[in-house]
Amino acid sequence: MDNRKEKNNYKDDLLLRMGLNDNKAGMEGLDKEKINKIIMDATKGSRFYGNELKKEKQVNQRIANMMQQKAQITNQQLRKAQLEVDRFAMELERNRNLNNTIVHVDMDAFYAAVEMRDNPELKDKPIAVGSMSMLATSNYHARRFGVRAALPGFIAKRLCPQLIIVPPNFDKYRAVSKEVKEILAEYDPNFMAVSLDEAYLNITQHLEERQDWPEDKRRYFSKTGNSVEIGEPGEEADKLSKYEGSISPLLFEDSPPDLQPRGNPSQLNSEEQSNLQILQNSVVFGTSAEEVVKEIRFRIEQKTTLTASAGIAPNTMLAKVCSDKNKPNGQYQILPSREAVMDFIRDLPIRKVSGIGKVTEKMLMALGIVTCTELYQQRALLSLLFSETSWHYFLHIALGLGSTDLARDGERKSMSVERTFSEIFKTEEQYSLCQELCTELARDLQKEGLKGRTVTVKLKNVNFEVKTRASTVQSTLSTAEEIFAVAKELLRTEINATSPHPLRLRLMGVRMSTFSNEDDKKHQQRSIIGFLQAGHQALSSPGCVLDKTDKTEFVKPLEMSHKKSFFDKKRSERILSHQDAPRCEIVDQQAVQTSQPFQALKKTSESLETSKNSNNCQTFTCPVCFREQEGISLEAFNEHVDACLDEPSASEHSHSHASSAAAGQEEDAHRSIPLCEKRDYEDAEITSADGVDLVETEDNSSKAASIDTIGSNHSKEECSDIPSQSCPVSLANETVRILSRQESIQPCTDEVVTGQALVCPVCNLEQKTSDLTLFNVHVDICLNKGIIRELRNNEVNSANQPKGSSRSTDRLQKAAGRTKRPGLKTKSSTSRKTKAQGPRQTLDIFFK
DNA sequence: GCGGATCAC
DNA sequence: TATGGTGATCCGC
Repeated sequence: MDNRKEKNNYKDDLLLRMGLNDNKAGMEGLDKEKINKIIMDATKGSRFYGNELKKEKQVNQRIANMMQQKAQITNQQLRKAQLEVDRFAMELERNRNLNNTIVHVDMDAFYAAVEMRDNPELKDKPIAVGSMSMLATSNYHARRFGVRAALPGFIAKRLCPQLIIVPPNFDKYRAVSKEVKEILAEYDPNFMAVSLDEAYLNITQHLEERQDWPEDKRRYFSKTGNSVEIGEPGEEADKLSKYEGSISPLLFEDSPPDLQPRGNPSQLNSEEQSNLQILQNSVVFGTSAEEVVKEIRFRIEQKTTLTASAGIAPNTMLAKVCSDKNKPNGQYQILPSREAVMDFIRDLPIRKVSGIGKVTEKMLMALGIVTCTELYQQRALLSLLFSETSWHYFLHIALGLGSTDLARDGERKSMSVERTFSEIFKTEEQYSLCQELCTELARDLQKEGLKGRTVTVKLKNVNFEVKTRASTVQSTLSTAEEIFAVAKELLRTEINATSPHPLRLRLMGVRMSTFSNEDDKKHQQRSIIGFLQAGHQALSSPGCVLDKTDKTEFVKPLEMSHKKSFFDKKRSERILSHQDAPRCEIVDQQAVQTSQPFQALKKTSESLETSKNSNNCQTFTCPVCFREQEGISLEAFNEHVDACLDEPSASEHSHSHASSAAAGQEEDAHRSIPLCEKRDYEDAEITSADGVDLVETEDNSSKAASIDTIGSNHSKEECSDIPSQSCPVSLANETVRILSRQESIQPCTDEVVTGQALVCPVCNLEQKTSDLTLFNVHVDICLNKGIIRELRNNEVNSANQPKGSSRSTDRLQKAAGRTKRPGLKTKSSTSRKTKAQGPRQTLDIFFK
């Protein structure tokens, strides 16, 4: 939190053998080697460590790929790149802006400092805030033992047995943070808070105004008497010094002397001597930027009893680096001249720059780049090896450029909830956990009045392997039920994918994104209409991919079908509210693509529907494998369909999906199954990170191909084996029938009749809800899950292939071995550059 | 739009 | 015993 670099050092040192450990090992502390040994002993052999190794191998492979690319660059290419890059650099130089004074304020060891302040017992003791599992931060005393943020508490305890671990009190930190922000706002009402303990200010305007301020407006009074540690009364000049040295928690004994707050005017430079006057208990600050920042830090300490560090520079990038320079309780300024900036940049390790993380550092180091100077020297090469976004960013850093205006908080783009727990492998528990997370998320969303369309489920297995699965639906979601309806299916898919082995989870998360703006909100209920529209379109051009223009057509109300649907039945039972009936709107883009799969599903729908009422166990036809499923319950059938969709080959034993847990205790049996246990990291099959990746890729593509192949078989079967039912004529009937359903549900919008239920026209299963929005969500899921997959297959096989089919095409090609994996792409194989991934963070700030 | 990665705090 | 949670962005599909 308060220091990212600290956080990463332990891993850097241990796993990457890089990054200088700047831990000042004092007499009471441990030296670097001891620290590393203890950490390594504690971490070695763990699943966590195994995953770290695996990730490291992946990074190494990336680097190897990059080096291979580098080897193929010709001098001519390099010269050409040099010209292009330098042209861009000149442009940047021309626009260099040194007119702003940006300040980065960073509270020292914030959480730990708050805890120490509020509990005198903790003074002089090594403490950390967090838990046995994870530390958020530590005080400087503890840091001497190598106890840092992001270190697990139990390892920290081995480093420093006397360490006191305090659980976090975020409410308290928020309150303190608010106090600090009140001060900051006086210097820049538009300041940008990065977190509870960090903020950027643009004090340019304040500085201008301040030049005319009388001393009284720059005078502040020290609190006295409220702290026993102030010490004996001495001359006034010492008062501030002693005060400042004693009122705050002891963070660091050897703070840079030149930047310690001081009361002796003889030590000050001329400006400070003329401006900083200590009269009685007051202090007057000057009008320079440095004085302003001292004033800010002084006021923060007066108000909160906590110290802050700060950096002053012409842009945010530099200010951030500066604030780290004299931490804790210090400040540093880069004067606003190009020379001062370049002097500062010259030997600056790139890792110090916000946005250059562990991986980027390692990649650049492989190119011989450690400092900003080297970064500049290699600019042409970088432009050939990295994406434009990345090398532009690098060039900014190399020139000491950064953002000068502080971006206002934009609109939120996502919201999520996730939780780590001890292993959960029982599916029922996984579902109920998922539901809880959805409930929490819904609560948070509603607090901000947000509705979104994309639900992402995040899963981390006990080997720390992370997977995300997302689904975007047509309707906007906000309630727990709506979100869970989507999340549940995503989770189900993953559970089925690894079946019969259980998912052995250690973390689950749910995220919402694609938030709707006002315009979208009126389209919230169009999901089912889209589906129905698809039927209509199919009527006019069966088997064909529809042109986009068709989307603007409207469904005409059609007369009732003679067939008895759930909706028909309900219609007679219900008291329907006619207000705000959904209009026939734009066709659901996804559902409208082709009619073939629709036919395929339809047969099932009908058989399901007709058989549904009589008995629990019936004979169903699976729309995926087209085998008759005899004498099974709806639920079992549903599971079968899911299994077919997710893993076609598994359809025969789909009943085993339900059973789960106990079997999964043997671990080494299914290494290559996603999110299943992979205990043995040294296994020859997965010697390199790339190997791991390759296994997955092949797995996916062959799976995709299987689906596609099966899908295409469906199409054939439909036309040959399946009689009249699925032919266009019948389709027309079906369309009529479904359109009639639409008519019948039209009046049923937000008004719900409790205790009633709806039947999904896709899966034909009764939904345990009477909420139409929620019901629509379900329909979306069914559409996405069942139809769309088959649609893709159809696109590939269609002569009339639309643009959007690249995904399926790619998958087929991959399966056939015709496409190379991007990471392995050689230069000769492609005309376009394969860019190494670069930093993607904070670019917005830099380019603002 | 999806999924994996990277990064920050 | 035990290695976090939230949000953003980028890249290649």
